[in-house]
Amino acid sequence: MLKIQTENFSLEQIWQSGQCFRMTQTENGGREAEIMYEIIAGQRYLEAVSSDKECIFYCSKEEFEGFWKGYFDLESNYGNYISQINPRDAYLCKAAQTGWGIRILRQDLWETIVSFLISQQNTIVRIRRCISNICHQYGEKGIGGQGRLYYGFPKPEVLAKLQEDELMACNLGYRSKYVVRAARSVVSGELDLEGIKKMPYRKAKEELLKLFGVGEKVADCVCLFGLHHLEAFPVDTHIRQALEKHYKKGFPKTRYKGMQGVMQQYIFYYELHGIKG
DNA sequence: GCGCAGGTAGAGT
DNA sequence: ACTCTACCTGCG
Repeated sequence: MLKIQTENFSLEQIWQSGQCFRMTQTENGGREAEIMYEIIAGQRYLEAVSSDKECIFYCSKEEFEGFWKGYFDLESNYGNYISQINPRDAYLCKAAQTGWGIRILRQDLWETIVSFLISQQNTIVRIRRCISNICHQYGEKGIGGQGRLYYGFPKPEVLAKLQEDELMACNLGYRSKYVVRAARSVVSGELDLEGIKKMPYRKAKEELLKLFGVGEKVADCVCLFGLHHLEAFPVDTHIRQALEKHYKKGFPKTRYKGMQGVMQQYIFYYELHGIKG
């Protein structure tokens, strides 16, 4: 096990920020102040317990250094991002202050594509359930820390074999065909995941937009959460409303060049979970 | 019962 | 280039 400083890292906020749908949150029996998390990334599994003071990762130092540290983007100093916020922008200051522990995770590209294909016209609760369903149905089994059984994320090869409407059984609704077709694109080589990882933001987004079911918003989410292009600024209904209310002249993307995605997450989180007056 | 939820494709001006 | 609508499904 391993202790993480929680002055600028919050699993709770990351969980609520809705960028990862494979974290589960549970109460910790008798201890009220502690919350347990299970995090599955690709085929990896992690248990963590967080309280006000600290966060404990139940993994070896090697696993932490080799994977989770990068996954949670713990090498980056988010204080640097926050310190660049225009002090006269009271709204963004408040949003960043509220989301002090958010990080842009470095999630698996394929997993992110599927997750955000499913996210459209959907609720976060239902997205979680959809992803859980397809993982239980088509993912590989693994054994976690204390012998806990878990399911990895289904590989493109597995999903590509399905009928286009077959994932409706996992409650994906009309998004079923989007996911199956995306899987086929990967298997056929039409969509080169490894190639996309090496591309700059613009080019990567352009490639992703070729997928059936991927539009501006989903492409930007994939760029931000699956490729760590921090200049991606996904605009959804919540962000649109916030922009209309607080940035009538448009969001100052130039000022936050190369880190607009981080600001987007602060705004998104604040709109959904912040206490607004 | 109706409208909406981290949108997008396709058809119509 | 824009605007309009259908779309699975579950929850208020």
